[in-house]
Amino acid sequence: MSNKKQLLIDTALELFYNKGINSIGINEIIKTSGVAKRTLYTHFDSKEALILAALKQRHDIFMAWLAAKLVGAESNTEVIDAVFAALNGWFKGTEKSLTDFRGCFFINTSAEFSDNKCEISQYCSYHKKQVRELLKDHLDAGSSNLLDAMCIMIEGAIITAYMSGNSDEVTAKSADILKRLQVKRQKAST
Amino acid sequence: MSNKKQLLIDTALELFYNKGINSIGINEIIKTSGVAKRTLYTHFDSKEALILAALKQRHDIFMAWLAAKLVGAESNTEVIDAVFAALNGWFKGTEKSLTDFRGCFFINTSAEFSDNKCEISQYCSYHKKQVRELLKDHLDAGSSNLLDAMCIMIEGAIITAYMSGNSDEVTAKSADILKRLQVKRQKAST
DNA sequence: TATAAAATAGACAAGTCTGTCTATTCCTGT
DNA sequence: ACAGGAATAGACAGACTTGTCTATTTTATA
Repeated sequence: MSNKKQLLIDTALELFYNKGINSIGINEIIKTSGVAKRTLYTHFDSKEALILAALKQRHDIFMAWLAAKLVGAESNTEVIDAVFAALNGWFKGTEKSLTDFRGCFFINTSAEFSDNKCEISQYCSYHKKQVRELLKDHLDAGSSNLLDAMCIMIEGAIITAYMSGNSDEVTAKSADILKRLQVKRQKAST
Repeated sequence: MSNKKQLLIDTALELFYNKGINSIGINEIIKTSGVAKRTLYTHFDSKEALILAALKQRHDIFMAWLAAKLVGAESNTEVIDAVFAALNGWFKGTEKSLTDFRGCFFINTSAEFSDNKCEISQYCSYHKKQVRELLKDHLDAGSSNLLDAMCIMIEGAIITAYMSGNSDEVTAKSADILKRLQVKRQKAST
């Protein structure tokens, strides 16, 4: 991939994530990146193509980040702790690879594109499915209820942290709730 | 309040909620409502003022709807059931006063306005706080952990239902999780 | 060193946006 | 009946949008 193409994707992701896709025009992206408009349209057919490339880039970064956080988490409880400790770092802006927290790029983008059949919205849903798959691979077999609960809690934690701003409390409580379920479900299944 | 002013608010809310605020221009609102542009600017100083009026209208409708759903719910368990049965109706589009489900207007709007100090973002946070207060009033005294958990689960359920589309499953699981906590906490506090 | 690909600046088209303005008509209360 | 406020249609300003185009320069490779 060309240097310029990657620079455009990086710039677009940063601006789109921080300011919202509809608030950022092509002209701002080329001005910030210092790349000529003609070059942008050589590499991308349209703004939509650039948006999709930025979403993919964020997806790759996010998945790599989350996968790294899950290394070594071998029990359900360890996964819960690892996930919400990681989220807390994200919310507080201390996770360098994710940059400053401005909510979930995929949730935000879904909110901006109302047609949920369009490729952009579909990609946002795809991202959420992939996160779920990654978590599933780290939980004990047969933990589907915990997986469902964890996915719901993660979305709730992201929104609550973004709109209320109390990261520590939200992540601690979310992890606590899931661990309580975990204990109960182990008892019940015995 | 003038007929026209209310008509403008109703039209703006419908269009903003369904298509996103940045995707809807003033011209579309006046065309849909059949109101002259001059009239709009007589009643509202700017598009932002109209957005705030639409947010307030949605807030009032939503709070009245939720409050009605909570009438008669006197135990924590009844509140949990009432809330998630109500959410399920919302997600499925059977709650007439809320119109077809397109996610939470306040979450979506927060996603579109990146400056979280601006009046619009502040109002979205305010809405979430008010929902929390309403729920608090219906839960038993001293249920603050349940209240926190419920608020997180509600946000998670909204996002999950919107992005994945499986309303029944999400609401059933969310309610189930909270009820399990409830049982546990009652035991612990005895 | 020659050649082809890549990138450049920026004018331009055609459309959108918010908000202002004029000039006219409608409606309501006294 | 009449005055004053409310609403009307729509032109207009000025700024912005995405995307195209030309003409030139840089860069990399053979």
